[in-house]
Amino acid sequence: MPHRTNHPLFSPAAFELKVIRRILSSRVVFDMIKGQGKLPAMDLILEKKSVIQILEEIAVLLDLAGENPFKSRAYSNAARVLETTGESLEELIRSGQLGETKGIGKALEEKILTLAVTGTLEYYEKLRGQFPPTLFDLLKIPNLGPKKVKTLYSTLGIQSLDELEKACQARIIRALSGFGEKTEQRILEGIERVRTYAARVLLPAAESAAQPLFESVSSHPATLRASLCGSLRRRRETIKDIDLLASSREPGELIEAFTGLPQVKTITGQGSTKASVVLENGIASDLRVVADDEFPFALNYFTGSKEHNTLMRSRARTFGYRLNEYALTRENGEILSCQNEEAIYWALELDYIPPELREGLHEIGWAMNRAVPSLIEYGDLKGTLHCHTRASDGEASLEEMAAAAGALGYQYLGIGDHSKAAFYANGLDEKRLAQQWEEIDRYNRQGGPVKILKGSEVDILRDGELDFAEEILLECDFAVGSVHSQFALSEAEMTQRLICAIESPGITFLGHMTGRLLLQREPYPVDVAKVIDATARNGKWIEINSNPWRLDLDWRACLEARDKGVLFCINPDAHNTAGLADNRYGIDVARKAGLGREAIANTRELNDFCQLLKKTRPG
DNA sequence: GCCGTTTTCGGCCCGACTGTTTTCAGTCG
Ligand SMILES: Nc1nc2c(ncn2[C@H]2C[C@H](O)[C@@H](COP(=O)(O)OP(=O)(O)OP(=O)(O)O)O2)c(=O)[nH]1
Ligand SMILES: [Mg+2]
Ligand SMILES: [Mg+2]
Ligand SMILES: [Zn+2]
Repeated sequence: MPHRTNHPLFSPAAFELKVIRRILSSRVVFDMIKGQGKLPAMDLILEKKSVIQILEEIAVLLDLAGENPFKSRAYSNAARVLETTGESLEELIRSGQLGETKGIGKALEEKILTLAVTGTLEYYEKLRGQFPPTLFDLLKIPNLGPKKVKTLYSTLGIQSLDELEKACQARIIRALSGFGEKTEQRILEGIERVRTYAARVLLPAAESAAQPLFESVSSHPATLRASLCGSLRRRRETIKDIDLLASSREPGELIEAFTGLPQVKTITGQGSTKASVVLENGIASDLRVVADDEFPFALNYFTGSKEHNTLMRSRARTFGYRLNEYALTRENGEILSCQNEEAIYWALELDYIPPELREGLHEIGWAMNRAVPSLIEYGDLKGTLHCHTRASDGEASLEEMAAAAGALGYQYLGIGDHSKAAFYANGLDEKRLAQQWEEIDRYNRQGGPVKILKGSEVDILRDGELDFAEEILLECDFAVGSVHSQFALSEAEMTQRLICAIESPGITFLGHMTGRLLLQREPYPVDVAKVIDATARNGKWIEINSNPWRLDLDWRACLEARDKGVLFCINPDAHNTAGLADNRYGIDVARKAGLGREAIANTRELNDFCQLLKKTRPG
């Protein structure tokens, strides 16, 4: 166990009695402390991410063990709640909020606490001992759930994909009760799929694959209405499959046409109301078909999320109703007719909830209290910052970028090329930056479609110092501080590094605050809540980086930052003219975070925007 | 394991498709 005698959280002086009692209530920690006879120096051994992972793992292990599914759900739910909480685990524990959090009761509070402080949990270790970790790979195979995996393991000792594949080929799976010849075949196909294709794709990739499918379905003569649903309609950052809904008088005909589309490689399921396929590009797609008067209910169901649906259906129950994808029904069988989705929410005494907010987080509470935020819309942006040109690693000239921004209807465009430390990106030194300013001055004097604002994406060095002197940054209209190297710091170091940067007078906001690359690279360890607090204290902004690989700051964290009075700025981080259009994904993020026009700085007209920029500077 | 406009026990969303089944469990949406 690492020793850190002067850690602020665990130095005895800083300990509130309440906190000590909370920690002592944990059995393992209690024994440990008793054994030492005094309060030991402690640090949180597990970071939040690891605790979340373990909770999710416990949920799966409980399923495998055949435990009460609601218990498993409680663990999944707790993991989800922790994940969407912006506050650090340390702060949750210190403030005593952990046990107060909805979905975390006495038992889970104690388990989380024990995990965080000791790095281990007997309950977890015992469960884990029952099943080899490779069983988790088997669960990724379509149509293989906990029951079947457990059977395979306990009767045949099958632990891995390879072993399962061999067993299928040897035709010994079919001997098990509940398994047969077709199951063997399906498993083999499933293994192939898991090995070949990614489980999720980025939003834009799903969007472009969805477009032609949607066209085909909606233009089919048997189709009355059609919509994209699921995570695509909710504008999630990554997508598992393309969910399509249609209404029709001839569902069979439409489903047949869908499965026969040229993009379809394999049909993984087909019935009288829906079909599932895998496309040539490896992306899966589900089509659901209902009668036209059922369309609003089906749209609501198929848009989800699952968690939102569960909450909606529970709420319907409290009115004595039953809600499914076909109708809203009273106990006596009477049907409450709804012409559109809005009417469903109203029937449940809720305000309408836009799809982006339907994640089963706070939205039902907001809708009950008439407090659903009004969201920023596509077209609300009046300009944008943080764009690159050929001067560093961009592909377009200043003029080309400006023309493209003008074509989007923008009034201003902020150039933030890399600084000299980013040598791999041809970062600008002081001299080249000055040359770029001259070029910008010339452009602005001549007058183009947009006003170009002078900026820099200045590297944040290891210690939080910046790659340009403060005077230079203050001469810019804005400055983005970004981490592009030295990712492998501790959470405390990285947090301090970012706070140091955001406290610099010249910095406007941090670029892509957590450094994640979706489906590719985890964020570097950083206490986002602390950085956001520092951002608020210093009157700075938060960047919503619209690059689809980044979408950073994440919408969940933006949602948490909503009440802290911080302004956001949606920027494309564009490296070519086409990249400017990525701001639409940044707007998706803002909408998912419940942000309105007023919270986004670059919804302001040029003059107001420049005034706001000045306010991020001292004096 | 959580939780309370039915409150501290007894619920926890509801339905489609598949394969193996002789009436339904498992998985998925
Ligand atoms: N009522 C109910 N609806 C569900 C359940 N599972 C899924 N749905 C609905 C809501 C989902 O948004 C919709 C599509 O399911 P998907 O599995 O495709 O999930 P979704 O699109 O939300 O996310 P993903 O595909 O993973 O990116 O079906 C469930 O267990 N109960
Ligand atoms: Mg989906
Ligand atoms: Mg789906
Ligand atoms: Zn960058």
